[in-house]
Amino acid sequence: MPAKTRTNGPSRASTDDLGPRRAAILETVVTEYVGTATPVGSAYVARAPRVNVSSATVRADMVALERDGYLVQPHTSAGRIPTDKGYRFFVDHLAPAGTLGTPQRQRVKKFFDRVHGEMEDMLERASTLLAQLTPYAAVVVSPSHGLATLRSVQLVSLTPRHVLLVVVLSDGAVEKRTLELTAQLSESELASLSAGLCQRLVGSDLSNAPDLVPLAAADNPALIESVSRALREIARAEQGDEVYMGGPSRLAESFDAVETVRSVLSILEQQLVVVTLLRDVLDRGLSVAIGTEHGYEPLASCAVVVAPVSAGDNETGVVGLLGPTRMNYPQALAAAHVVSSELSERMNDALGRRNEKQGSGHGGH
Amino acid sequence: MPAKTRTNGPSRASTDDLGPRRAAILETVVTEYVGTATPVGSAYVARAPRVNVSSATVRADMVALERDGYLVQPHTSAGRIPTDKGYRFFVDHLAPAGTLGTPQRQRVKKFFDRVHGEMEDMLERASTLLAQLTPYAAVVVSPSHGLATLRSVQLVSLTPRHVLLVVVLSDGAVEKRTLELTAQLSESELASLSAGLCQRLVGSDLSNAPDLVPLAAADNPALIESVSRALREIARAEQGDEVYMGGPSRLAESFDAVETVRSVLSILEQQLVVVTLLRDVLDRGLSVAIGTEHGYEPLASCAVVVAPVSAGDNETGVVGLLGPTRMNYPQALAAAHVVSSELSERMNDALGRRNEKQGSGHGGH
DNA sequence: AACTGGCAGTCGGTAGAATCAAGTGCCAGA
DNA sequence: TCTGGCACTTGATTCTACCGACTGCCAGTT
Repeated sequence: MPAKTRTNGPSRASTDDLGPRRAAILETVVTEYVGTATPVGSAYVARAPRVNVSSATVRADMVALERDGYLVQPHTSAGRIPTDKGYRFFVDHLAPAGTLGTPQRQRVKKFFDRVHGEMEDMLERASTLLAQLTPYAAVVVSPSHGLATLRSVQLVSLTPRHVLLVVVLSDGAVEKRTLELTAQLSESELASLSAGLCQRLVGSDLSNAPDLVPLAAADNPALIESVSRALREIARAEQGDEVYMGGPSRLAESFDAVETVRSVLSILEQQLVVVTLLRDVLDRGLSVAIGTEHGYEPLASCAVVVAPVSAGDNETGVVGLLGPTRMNYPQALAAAHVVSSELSERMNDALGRRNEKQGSGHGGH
Repeated sequence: MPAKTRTNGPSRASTDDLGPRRAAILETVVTEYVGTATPVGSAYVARAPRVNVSSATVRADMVALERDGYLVQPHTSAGRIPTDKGYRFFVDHLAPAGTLGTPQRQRVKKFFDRVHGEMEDMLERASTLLAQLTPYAAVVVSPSHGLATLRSVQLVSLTPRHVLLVVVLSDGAVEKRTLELTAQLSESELASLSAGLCQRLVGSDLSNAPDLVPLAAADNPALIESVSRALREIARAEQGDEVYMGGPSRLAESFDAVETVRSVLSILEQQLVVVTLLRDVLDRGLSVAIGTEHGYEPLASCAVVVAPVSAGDNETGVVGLLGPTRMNYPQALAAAHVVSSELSERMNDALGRRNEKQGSGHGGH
């Protein structure tokens, strides 16, 4: 029973404006090309169960698909390969609901059953996990601490001439700065100073706290000044996101030109670029950016899959996968989504609980 | 009947037992091959100023050098390339005192003039610097905190059900663990507990401190127990070295087989392996390990250059460079040494001062 | 004895021709 | 509208011949 032409009704909602057969042809080309990296010919496509026509008909459709920009031939008399537009149509309309294989699913489960320890550690290891789930490079960007408030400010003497400023934020992040002393300070002086700072600063927002400091009560304006400076610096640093990279070596599997590998790797080393790119894609509401869609020239031969990690409040992190445009999108999407949602969950019940269901005591908003 | 041509006088102390001319030939072959990656022929060597003989004579010496294992021919009628043994002789006896080019020298100076902030940050950025000074991948391993004592132990409330344990070590390192509470705890209870822990633990060695804890004075044995467990965990974690990697993409320049690139990169991702390797090389008193010398099969086509970073006490860190055996050893050695000694210096006067010259006030130790 | 110039010989690399195979576009016919 | 058939295009592959870069050897020179 052939799933005939358009007259037969919308046999797939996914066909949009290509017609069901051309969509099926495109799908076949994409999946095959992703698997083999070899241009796909009409004969192979005709053999596919979903396409029940002869190779000649497939050829006719292929010229149409090529005319419309979904496919290209590397050269006359080779098979077709998808264009960026072709991949785009595939992910938008054809990609099967991504399901991870069961072994991989188990791996994820095992991983998240066993995670323990601090968030940084979890993110770091999650990036490795993600790279193992797919043959692509994985990136995990931690949520920024935008709305965090100060939970503790402490001065610890290190040497007679150095003290360490240790700051704890409400989301569990800890920052430190070494401060140099001009004059010696006794332990008790330090302790009272520490306590004073704590009392004054705890609970306030990191970003505007520093302004309050300079009006010092006690004895050591120089130290107060450097604490203030350090706090400002920390506030700035905490804006910046931490980046964890997993399995960049996987990229060497995807590209065969060593020059491409090198250039992509060197881009990955510039963390700022990567973060900006991922955030940008996410902000545009996409979960996939293919080829030039992300607008970053040097990565035109790459595709990016992203998924948000939401940590209770509205500041979100990102998990991303970077591979060639010839990427297994269903697999990548599935992996990214599983990891991102698991991460979100862990992060929420690690410390976000107060904002959510529980709402114990503190009303606020 | 080997031709002991030493009659010519010991024109170079560096010739050891090869004779001055053969040494010069080997040197020429190494430097040329490192630069061009192309087998070096007798004609080229004969043209070198240090070798004042005809190409025929060079050829004769080359057969000897090949017989003794310093050179090989990729195939008959190609030029020669050095063996690992050849490189070894080169670095042991022939390598010119490594001098960085002045632009690079300035870069180092600028870098270390401007460093600020915490040690982790400095090491991280130093690894990038090192990778920029050479075309090889750089690795920086931080000194382990073996002898550090506790300087501060603090509990900070995070949510009604979570507290954060923050530990400061005498070398400025800060560690944290999130602890889950079974029963709620007031701020003041926390504060007194915190103070109690501090008083009991500060000054003691991290590694044997945990045993002391369980005998709790106050009210919350469960919490005390989890603090104790966390401290043990931290003690374990602090043994492990942190690794910073710079410019792994540089490796893609060195090897032309993409498969080699991939395998080397994937090894670099296993930080433990890398650290072990570097530490091992350093422990054997070497500063260079070529090819199979380091005994790690998968990196047989690579060479490693290491230099110690000594941080006051006897626990040392490592800086290392990883490249192909066809490596510019003088350059790599110079770069590694400059960076390692600069790092040592910074780390010493950042906090090691008390052990060294100054010894201010506090006698004892 | 140590070195040199000359020369025959050995291979790898490259250019060109011939062949192969994959795959297309088109067309006449169902 | 689809299909089978067919001529055609074109990148890969193989083969051959050839060139060039070396070497190893040897007879001659210093």
